[in-house]
Amino acid sequence: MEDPKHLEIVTHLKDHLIVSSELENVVALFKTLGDVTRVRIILALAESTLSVTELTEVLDLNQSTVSHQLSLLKQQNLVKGTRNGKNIHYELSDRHIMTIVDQVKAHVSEHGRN
Amino acid sequence: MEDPKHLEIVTHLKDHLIVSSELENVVALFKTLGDVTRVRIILALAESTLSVTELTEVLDLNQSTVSHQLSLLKQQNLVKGTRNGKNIHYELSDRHIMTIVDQVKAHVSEHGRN
DNA sequence: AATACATATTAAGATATGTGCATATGTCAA
DNA sequence: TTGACATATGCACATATCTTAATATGTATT
Repeated sequence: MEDPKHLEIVTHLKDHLIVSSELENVVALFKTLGDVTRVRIILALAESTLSVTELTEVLDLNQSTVSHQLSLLKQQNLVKGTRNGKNIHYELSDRHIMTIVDQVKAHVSEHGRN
Repeated sequence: MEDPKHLEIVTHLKDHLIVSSELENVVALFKTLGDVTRVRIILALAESTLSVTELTEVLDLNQSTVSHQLSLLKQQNLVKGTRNGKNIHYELSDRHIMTIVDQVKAHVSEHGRN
């Protein structure tokens, strides 16, 4: 409290930091990206559109696991699938996501944890 | 498989998608940001440097909770604390984080979930 | 040294999450 | 319509995570 402005800032901070629904959405998106399987799926789809079976093979995962995680990724509008006969082609719904991932990559490498 | 290039891409994709330690670090960072309490702490610290007690009051949280989450945030180099007598002043260790948060905010609002 | 205040840590309980099995649903081809 | 393939879903289990209370540690003041 050496800075006289500090107390004032802190006093009013509580009112400004309302728990917005936006906060919930932001956190939900981060949470979705906070899983190795899901990020691997995203990175794979960043390379090429893939069906569930292809994802299963390429990432060496259970089909059920892939479907479950794709479902969560869809809920967050991170991927979208379009049916093509028996298969469903999944792709990133938005290139924006790769920007975010790259941003985080940059942060990680800046701190030399890899 | 209507595209002849597709099979080739998929075939070789498996080799390119190595589970790097970088992936683990990226995911760990996302996971850290995937919690309401931690993001609220980050948003508060984006406004002002704060002690643990101040964070506790401003965010209306248990002191123990704040300490626990600060500990996780420190592990990810998201915040740093410097002791000042009895208090420890916490601040964002890197403005970069706000860029990431803002980026995700943008993505979220683009998809009209708030 | 004793006390008070600030922060960290340990342990425990409640809840959430990821995975895989089994099965259901959807789609095409014969 | 039956069979084969592709994807989704319900369930159960194992594990991880978040929070809290209790306590320990660190720091300043007297």
